[in-house]
Amino acid sequence: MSAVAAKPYHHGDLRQALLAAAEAELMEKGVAGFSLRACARRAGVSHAAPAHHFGNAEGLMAELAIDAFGRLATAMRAEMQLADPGTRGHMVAMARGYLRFALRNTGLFQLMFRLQEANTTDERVREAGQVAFALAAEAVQAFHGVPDLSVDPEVAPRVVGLWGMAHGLADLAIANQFGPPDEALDNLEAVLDLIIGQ
Amino acid sequence: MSAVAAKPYHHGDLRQALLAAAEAELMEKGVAGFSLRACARRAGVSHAAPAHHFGNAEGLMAELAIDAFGRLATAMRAEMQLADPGTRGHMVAMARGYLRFALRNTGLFQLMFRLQEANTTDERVREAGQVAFALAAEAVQAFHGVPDLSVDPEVAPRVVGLWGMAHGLADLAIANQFGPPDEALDNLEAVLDLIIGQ
DNA sequence: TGTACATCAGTGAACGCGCGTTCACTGATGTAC
DNA sequence: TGTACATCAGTGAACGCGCGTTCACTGATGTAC
Repeated sequence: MSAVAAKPYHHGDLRQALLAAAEAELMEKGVAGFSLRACARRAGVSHAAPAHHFGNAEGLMAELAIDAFGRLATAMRAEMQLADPGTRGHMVAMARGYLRFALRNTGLFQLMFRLQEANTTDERVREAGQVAFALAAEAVQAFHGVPDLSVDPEVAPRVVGLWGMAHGLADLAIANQFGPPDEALDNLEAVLDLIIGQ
Repeated sequence: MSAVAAKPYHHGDLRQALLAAAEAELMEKGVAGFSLRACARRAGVSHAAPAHHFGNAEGLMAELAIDAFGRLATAMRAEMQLADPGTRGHMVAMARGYLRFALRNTGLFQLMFRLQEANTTDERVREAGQVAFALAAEAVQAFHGVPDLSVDPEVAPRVVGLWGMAHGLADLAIANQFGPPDEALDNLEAVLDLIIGQ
């Protein structure tokens, strides 16, 4: 029994540590440079260890994406609560929350939609991905004073259009189309204000 | 001298053949599965051959992207010429051209913007990437009856917003957010009509 | 409270994969004289 | 028109890389009795 505990054989909460490591990797190296081995390395563990918690690489990415969609929703809600439902400002706030999350978590944001694109077999991932549409729908429905999408056939297209704009601005900013992404945010928020806020 | 010419040692136009092979690879396997060796294989040539024409993998991708941005512009122009400049329909046509190109060339479309994201050192790629903004600006300026972006500070943001929407709808469709991408196109064109066409 | 034992969560070596790039080479082309 | 020679555009072998996954293993934990 040494006075200072040596590095224990068991990690304690490797699952969480791996998710955190994966996110840090995405921040630093982007989604293109993502690898399971690098996540394990960062978490200070052998590269075979993750298999015990996530099965395979896709399993880790799936858990990360599911959690991230939840956090996207939280970020959007936080903005939306600053405005009155039913106003243009409420819709702007929704889009702003989306955009901010995307530009502050670019690697993670890209991972989320690349898993959607890959059409993962994990139904939980697909379900989690619907949250952005749902919140956009909430804001647009409130603005049109309508309880759901079935009342007015023009509402659903407007939800799609609004989501599309927020998403496109995010994706283009990440692709350096508006200057360095971190500097582009202010300008893009002004764009949202002008176009959605009228 | 045989009656039927044997496969010649020199290809004839390997450069073009490799670009075509690369595009076919993108169609079939998507941008994630893209590799220089696969392109050479498809063109029926050793995997070292491309180096003589493009230097390295990035060189091939750059040429492909530059050409593709040109074709995107052509596709957008073709739609725009069906409508009168200065009308909402003209702006809708611009966005429609963008969206169609993206959904009919998904792998290529993704490659184009991933090169922009990677901030390639090839200035020609960056320049080529400005063509979509330029055409969007053309349509929006005409609608506002303004000769350039400097006249009205609200015009540039509207260009950005319009491009963002077209781009976001494309990216989300590719990510399976509106059902199978090839089936989503009709619906998304209706969205453009409703939102931009008023 | 102790002990036996099942289960869990790590290790590290190994496998096979496809990749981009380099290199010495060779076959083909075209140009100077 | 013929010939010498430089240049060009291919080949195929080789290198080294990092990856995901599998496997037998071992250390640690916790539970049944």
